Amino acid sequence: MRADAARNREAVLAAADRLFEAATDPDRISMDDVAAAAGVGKGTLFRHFRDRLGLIRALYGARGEQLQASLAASLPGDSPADRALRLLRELVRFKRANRVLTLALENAGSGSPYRNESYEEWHATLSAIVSEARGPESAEFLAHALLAAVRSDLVEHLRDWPDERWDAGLTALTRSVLASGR
Amino acid sequence: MRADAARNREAVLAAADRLFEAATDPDRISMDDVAAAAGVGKGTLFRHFRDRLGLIRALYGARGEQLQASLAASLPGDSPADRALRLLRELVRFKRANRVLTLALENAGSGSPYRNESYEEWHATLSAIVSEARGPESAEFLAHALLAAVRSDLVEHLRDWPDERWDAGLTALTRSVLASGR
DNA sequence: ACCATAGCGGACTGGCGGTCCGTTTGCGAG
DNA sequence: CTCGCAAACGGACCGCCAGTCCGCTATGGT
Repeated sequence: MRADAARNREAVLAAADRLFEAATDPDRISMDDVAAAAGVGKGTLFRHFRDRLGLIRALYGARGEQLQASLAASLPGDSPADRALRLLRELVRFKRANRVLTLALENAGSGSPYRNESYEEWHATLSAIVSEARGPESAEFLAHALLAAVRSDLVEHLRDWPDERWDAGLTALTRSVLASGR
Repeated sequence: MRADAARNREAVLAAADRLFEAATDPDRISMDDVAAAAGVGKGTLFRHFRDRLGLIRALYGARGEQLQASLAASLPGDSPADRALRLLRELVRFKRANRVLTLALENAGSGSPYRNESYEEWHATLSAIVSEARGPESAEFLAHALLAAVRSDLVEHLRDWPDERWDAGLTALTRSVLASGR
């Protein structure tokens, strides 16, 4: 990788990160804006990231490492309900801390969050936990339902709920769903 | 209202309805397409419906009457859990029967389903039911969570699940969430 | 029959994501 | 140090779309 290429790539990531941090609506940030802010031509932008979604994913990738770490840390020990709760809590925390970016990611590329690689992972993990708690019956659907409860636009919609209210809600939800039923 | 205006309005609704019925991706249908299919100028389109979202809402309004009826019918009687289940089931049925339209509605106008009038209604209804079943604690959040589980793009994502699988999932979910807990 | 005016249509605008291609630049080979 | 060439660059350009504008048309009350 040529030196200038690497430098430009970083410049773009940094600029985009700044822009997404400052914005309130992800699709107010155009690719031209990013290119300009990075002091780089549009062609360069697309050469490095292929398209808008690619850029967003790259941004997310950087930030997401912390998330992955937190999530990994929340895996071991305790009851299924506790693990599920920690997972969801961590997701909400992350999405509240990275509002615009996660909104952008979940709405990008004509809309579906379900086309995201990481969704598959989380769903698999959660399915396993649900299945462990109450058997395989409907476990996959319940995992989808739990994840749907922390979708970024719902988080956005309830943006002025205090942490405790979120916590109470998530706790009630996971406890209910993971109770062995009957 | 002048006769030609009324006629054009109907023509547009009919054409748009046909197009959305046939499409697989809502935003492949442009306003120009609709105007052309209706044999009407673009100006007319915007005069009647103000903007894309307005058109989609109008379409939805027509179809939605059946939905409202089904939902109203599902209100009385039985346990909270049964009522909630019937509500969600009806929503899923409707969304599966009107895939593209509901997708369009929930993603229109930069994304949030939560800006829809009908969402407020359903959420209020469901909140009441949840509250009745297990008290007011977190009832609002749980209602959001239940509705999130039937969001149109999740329905779309699981489009090839058979009815029984959906049914099992919804049943498990509502039973769990509405169990009085403790 | 007349005509004020509600309604019409489609050319036009602005802004977007994405492409193309002539120019510049980094850098390994000689 | 120099040369050559591929890699990388940048910004003009394209096609598309939602939404606007305004000169024209047709309706329906008088």
